Amino acid sequence: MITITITNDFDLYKIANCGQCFRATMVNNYHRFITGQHVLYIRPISETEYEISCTDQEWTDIWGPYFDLHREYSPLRRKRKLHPFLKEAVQCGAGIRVLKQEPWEMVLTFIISQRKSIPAIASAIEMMCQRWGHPIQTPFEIVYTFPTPSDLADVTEDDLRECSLGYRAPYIYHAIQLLLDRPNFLTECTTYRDDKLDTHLQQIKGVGAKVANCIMLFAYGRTKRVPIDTWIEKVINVECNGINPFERLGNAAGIFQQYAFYYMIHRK
DNA sequence: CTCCAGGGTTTGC
DNA sequence: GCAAACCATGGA
Repeated sequence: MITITITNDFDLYKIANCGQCFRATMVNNYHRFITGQHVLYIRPISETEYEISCTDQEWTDIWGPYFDLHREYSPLRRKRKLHPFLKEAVQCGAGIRVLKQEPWEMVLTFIISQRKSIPAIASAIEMMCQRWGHPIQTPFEIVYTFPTPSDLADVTEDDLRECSLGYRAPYIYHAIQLLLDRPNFLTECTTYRDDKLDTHLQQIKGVGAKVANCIMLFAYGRTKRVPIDTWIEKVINVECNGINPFERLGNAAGIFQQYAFYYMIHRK
């Protein structure tokens, strides 16, 4: 274990529980995050100091980008002329970071997410990881990687249904076959403009406007994008009188969306 | 038992 | 083009 200093916005509970990642959890009083082949255990030891389980190198190369640490969030939070509801949301959600996660994981995760509760999403993903991912031995436990398209090459729709995927099983199956057929599908589009990337991603069955926006925001760093789910719908229609408060926010829109989502599911 | 969950696709007008 | 119907499953 080594110690690092983070002076940016950085609240591990909020990062792990704002509906953007579904495999983060607490283990032995550490927050645990997984990305690709990497597992991180991390806990705060002071206002700005954190104990981490990885090397300095891995922190810089993998986890810094993952936690979007190059970006300053506090100037965004102090942005003027915010809608009153967003001011409340920011106050509540300060410390959130929009993670940069694996595109393939985001594709499957948010196809699965449709009409499922957050615990149900996490449960289905964990079943897939334990069944088709690869084990990693850590000091505390065995963690399973998120299965790649190759890991899933021989999986049938019926196999998928056993992970509580229901009617989404054909969507997942199609996405697997698409990636096996076109392995570059999720890398060839990294330089596309937002609207073109949107169209590109919606070629995947089960990926519509909302899921495509989630993939763009959470995997490709497209922070102009605002996924509109049932909660953000309520923000617009109930809290903001039908006027979308995010559209005016440019590159910060997606980040404010995340503050709003966290506020909606945590208040009361 | 009923209702709903970070929606998308298909169908009917 | 648009709204409604339909989709599996788990949890409250």
